[in-house]
Amino acid sequence: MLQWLTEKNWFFRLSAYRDRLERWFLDNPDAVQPDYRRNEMLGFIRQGLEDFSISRAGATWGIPFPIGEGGQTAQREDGSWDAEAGTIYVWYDALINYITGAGFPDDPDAFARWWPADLHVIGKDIARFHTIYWPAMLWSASLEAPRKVWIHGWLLAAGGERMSKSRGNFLDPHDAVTAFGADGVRYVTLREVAFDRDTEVSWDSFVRRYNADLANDFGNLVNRTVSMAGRYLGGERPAPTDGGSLRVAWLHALPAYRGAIEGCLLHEALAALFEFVGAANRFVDLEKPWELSKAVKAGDADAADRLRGVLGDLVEACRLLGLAAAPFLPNTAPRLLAQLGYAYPYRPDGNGGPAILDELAWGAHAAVPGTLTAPEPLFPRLDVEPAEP
RNA sequence: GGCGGAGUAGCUCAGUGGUAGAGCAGGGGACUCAUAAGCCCUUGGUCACAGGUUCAAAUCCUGUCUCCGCUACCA
Repeated sequence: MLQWLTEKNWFFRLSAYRDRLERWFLDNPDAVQPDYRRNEMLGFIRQGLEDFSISRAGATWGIPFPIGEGGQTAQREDGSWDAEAGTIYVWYDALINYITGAGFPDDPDAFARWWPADLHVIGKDIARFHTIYWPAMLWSASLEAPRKVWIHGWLLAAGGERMSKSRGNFLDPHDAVTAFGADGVRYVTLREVAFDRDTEVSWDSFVRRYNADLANDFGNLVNRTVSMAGRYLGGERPAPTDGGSLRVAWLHALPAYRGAIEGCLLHEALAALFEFVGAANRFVDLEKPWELSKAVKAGDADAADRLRGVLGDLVEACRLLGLAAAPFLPNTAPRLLAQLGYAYPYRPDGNGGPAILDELAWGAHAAVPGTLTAPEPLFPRLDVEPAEP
C-alpha cells in the first residue's frame, strides 16, 4: 500500500558541483579507483546531477537539523530543538561524523593532520556517496575531498550469486572465525578475493586456502625452522648471512609486496609474500640442515658454519614474514616473533614502534642475540572439514 | 534501452597477434627438520558459439548465447 507524503525538506545543491566534480575526476585519475568504478561514477556525473534532500520531517528519531526555516538556529533558548526543522538525513550526517571524528572544528591541529585522508576504503554499494555526494559537500564547506577512494567488491556465493539470509547461501563470519581464527579469516578473505572486484567464494575454497597457505606452507615453515634451530643449535638464535639466496629472494619479494599494497591489490600483496614462503621452504630442502647437523656431529667445522648460516637465514625469513604479514595477521605476528626470541615492536592496534620499512630490511637485527622458544604451531591444519553452515 | 565488464585445465584465475599458463585439487617419486606438512615430477583445456581479417587469432573485427556491474526508460 503506497502512501503519498508531502513534507518540508532542506536540499543540498549538488547540481552546482557538476562541473567541478567532472574536473576533479579528470584531473585526478587516481582519486577514485579501480578504473571501471571511476568510469561508472563519471558516467553518473555526466548525465546530470540533481539536488538531494538532506533532512527528514516528522521522524520520531534522529539528530535534529540545526537550521530553522528562516535560516537561524533551530535550537531554542532552553536548549531544546525545534522539531519543525526536521532531522538530518543519515547520509548527510555520516560525513559530519567523519570530519568531527578527525578533529573538525575544535581541534584544528588534529584535523590538519588527518584530513584529507590519504585513502578511503569503501564497498561498492556506497560508491556514489563517497565519490560524488561527499566531495561536493566537503567543497561546499571549504574542505578538501579525500585524496583517494578505493572501492572494493563483494564476496559472492557459488554461481556468482549475492549472499542473502533468505537464500541461505551466506557464510557465517562467526563460524568462519571458530574454524580459522580471526587471523585465518582475514587471510583467506583477503587472499582468495580480488580486492578490486567481486569474487566467488565458498567454505571449501576457504578451507583449501587456509590449509595450503597458512597451515602447510607458512605455519609449517615457522615450525620446522624453530624446531631445527632449537634442536641443532640449542635455541640460541643464529644470525642471518649476507650472501644467501634467501636474501636475494626477499629483495625481490619486498618491492612486489609494497607495490601491491600501494595499489590496493591486497590479494596480490599476499601472493608476493607467499611466493617468498615457497622460496624459504625450497631453501630448506635444498640446504638440508639435518644433513649438515650430522656432518657437524662427525666433526666437520665447515658444516657447523654452514648450518648456522642456513638456519640464520631461515629465522630471518620468518621474522620478515611475520612483520610483513602483520597487517593481515595481527594476532599471529607477535606469537611468531616471540618464537624467534624477538619482541613485537608495535602496539596491538598496529600503531607505534619503528618505521616498518626499517624493520623489513634483511638483517635489520642481525647483531642482536636472542633465544628461540619451543616450536608451537601457528595455524593448526584442518584435517576434517567442518560442516558447512 | 545506453555504457562497461566477464565467459581459458575439476576449482580460483593470469595471459591483448607468433607452437596454451599459475596456484589449488588429482596422480607418481625421492626424502625426513616439520602441522602425514615440505621438495621433485606429472595427468588435465577443440581458450562460450559462428563467421571474418591475417603467413599466424585466446588475443583484432562482426554477429549470437550466457552471466555481471553502472544507469535510464517503459508502466
